[in-house]
Amino acid sequence: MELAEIHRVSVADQVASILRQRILDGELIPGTALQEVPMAASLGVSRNTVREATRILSLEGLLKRSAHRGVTVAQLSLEDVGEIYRLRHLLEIPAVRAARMEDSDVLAEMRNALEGYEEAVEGLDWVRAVRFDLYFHTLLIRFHRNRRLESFYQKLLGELRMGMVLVDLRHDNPGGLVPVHRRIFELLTGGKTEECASLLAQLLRDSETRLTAVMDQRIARAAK
Amino acid sequence: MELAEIHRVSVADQVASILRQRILDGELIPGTALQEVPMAASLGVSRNTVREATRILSLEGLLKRSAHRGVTVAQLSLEDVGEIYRLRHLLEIPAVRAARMEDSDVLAEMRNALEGYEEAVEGLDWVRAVRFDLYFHTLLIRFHRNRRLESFYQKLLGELRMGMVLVDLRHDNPGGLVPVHRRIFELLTGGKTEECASLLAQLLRDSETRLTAVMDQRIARAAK
DNA sequence: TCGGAGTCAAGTGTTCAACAAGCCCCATAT
DNA sequence: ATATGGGGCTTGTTGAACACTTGACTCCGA
Repeated sequence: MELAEIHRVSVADQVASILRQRILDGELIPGTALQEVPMAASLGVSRNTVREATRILSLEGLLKRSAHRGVTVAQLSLEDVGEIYRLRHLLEIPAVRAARMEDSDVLAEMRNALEGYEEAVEGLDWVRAVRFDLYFHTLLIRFHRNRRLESFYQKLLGELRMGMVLVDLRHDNPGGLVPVHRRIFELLTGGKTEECASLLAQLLRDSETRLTAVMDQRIARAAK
Repeated sequence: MELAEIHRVSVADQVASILRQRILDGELIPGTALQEVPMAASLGVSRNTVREATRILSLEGLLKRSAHRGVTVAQLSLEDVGEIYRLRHLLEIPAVRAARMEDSDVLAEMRNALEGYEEAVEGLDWVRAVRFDLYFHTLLIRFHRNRRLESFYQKLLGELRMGMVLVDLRHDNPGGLVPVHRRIFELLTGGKTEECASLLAQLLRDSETRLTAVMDQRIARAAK
């Protein structure tokens, strides 16, 4: 028997992962200020290590650093959301067009994502649902077979997910999107790429509209 | 009189910039090992600061870190080059299609880049020529009006530029590409976007072929 | 001669403590 | 109420120390 894995990940990377997860799961709300000393103490690592971790996350766009003012959890503006959605169109639509028969591995993974999505929605686990939703889209990008693009895309969806945790999911839940995703998956396996592309485009438009509306509302409430 | 600028840039960022420039200008060739202590000493900063800088550059893809083995200047493989060129197609072609009349600011900047390119070629300053060449393409991306995309693209071209410094520019100089770039610019200002797109596609194909050939040759020579 | 085990120096990973520098808040004066 | 000027708190950076890996080197036996 062999050791499961060698934990050769640096502490700084581990700290970054922990913070990343807390941010993406909505545990740390955008705008929250993070102080180095308390964090280092609570995580049991040194200040320097925390600094390295925040450096990583700020380059990923999840944290925002201002000199001598500390780091805060990044906050998406409406412009940011628009920018990200334009990129999603630019990248996802050509992705489904690039889908081929040889991509059965990706399709299999998509089926898993879809099932996880459905289960999460049934279990009312919205955080998990969002995660599977976005994972599904990451898999679309995989049709490009391009690691750089995929990691860029994950960064984008990470930023977006951070914005989505603001949505009050009890009233505006994402469960309604399950059938659309299933349909997209079916069109993809059926080779109907054009039809799939247009359905996907519509999904993206709707999704942007919905998120923008929520954010608008929240901004208005905050300005009150 | 006012102070030129407020140096509100952290030391780590400055170190990162210095290293970035050295790498992109070919001063540090791919594969070179960088040791923390000597670097810190020669730059007059602490080891921690150097570490932050290398962390930044490794996230940009310019340096490669392996645990306990130090950092080296990243080396592009043929797969990497192929990956990057597929992204260039994916992003640059839609960019010229997205070009509008309102983008006169970008066009003006492109004219500057073109002139800088021509001057550099005339002056036989190949490093500068490559820089202006790639800057021209960055400006194409600007038609998307998307900051995230632009910074991603600059990262990509940075990696590519690192591969291009290997090319022996005395025998395989990029001066021949000036007319093509000029033509692309003219087609763009003339609003002939489709013609421009196909010319650009061809430029990208040729450019990839050329770089791949040089790298192949170099790999073969290294294996000898 | 070859190969493997043990040894060791060099370099990275991480921590800790200290100080410098900038920002924010608040008390004070006009 | 608006400036002004501390003063405390937090970040930025340094330097030194120690733990842990790695890779090379040596030594020994087959």
